[in-house]
Amino acid sequence: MTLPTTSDGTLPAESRGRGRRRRLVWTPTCFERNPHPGIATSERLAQDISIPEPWVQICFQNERSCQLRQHRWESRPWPGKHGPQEGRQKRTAVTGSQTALLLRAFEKDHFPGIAAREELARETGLPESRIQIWFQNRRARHRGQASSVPAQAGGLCNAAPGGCHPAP
DNA sequence: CTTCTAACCTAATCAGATC
DNA sequence: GATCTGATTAGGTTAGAAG
Repeated sequence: MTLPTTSDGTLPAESRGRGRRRRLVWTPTCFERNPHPGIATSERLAQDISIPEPWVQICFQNERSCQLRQHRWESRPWPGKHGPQEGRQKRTAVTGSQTALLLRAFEKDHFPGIAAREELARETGLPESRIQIWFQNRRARHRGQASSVPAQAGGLCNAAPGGCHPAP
């Protein structure tokens, strides 16, 4: 497995457009023997290839998705989660002041882009990946409650087959 | 323009902390 | 034990880079 790079060779810094992280190019793959790496493995991998740990998680997420789909097409059983599970990420204790900050940001924008998340990470002292999880959980639990959810965020409800790999 | 896939999303679920 | 909430997963969409 090798280092991810952007097309121009620079590390992804700022998002563009709606605020996504700059795309990396993974070569060739980060999917190793264990499709469900624990936090320890993720961190070690991240360190080995000098990238943030959340990117490793995203890479594995996508890879699992693709592999699973392929297994379905080929009518092969997907091994799934077998064997001893590695430890999870330790539960982050979010303090009252951090929650207040996040809540204020959530009221302003339910879908903060990478720039906003990084700013929040700086302000709260929490990792950007935890901020993202916080917003995900917040949206999930306050959907319906909040009357004015911005109509946005990747048209989710229009489920359609598709995705990474085409049928074999 | 088309294809590929990293980045992102939801929904469901698991699990630690607190009461 | 119930509740709250952070973490993880499966499975989907979006958008940027490469061909």
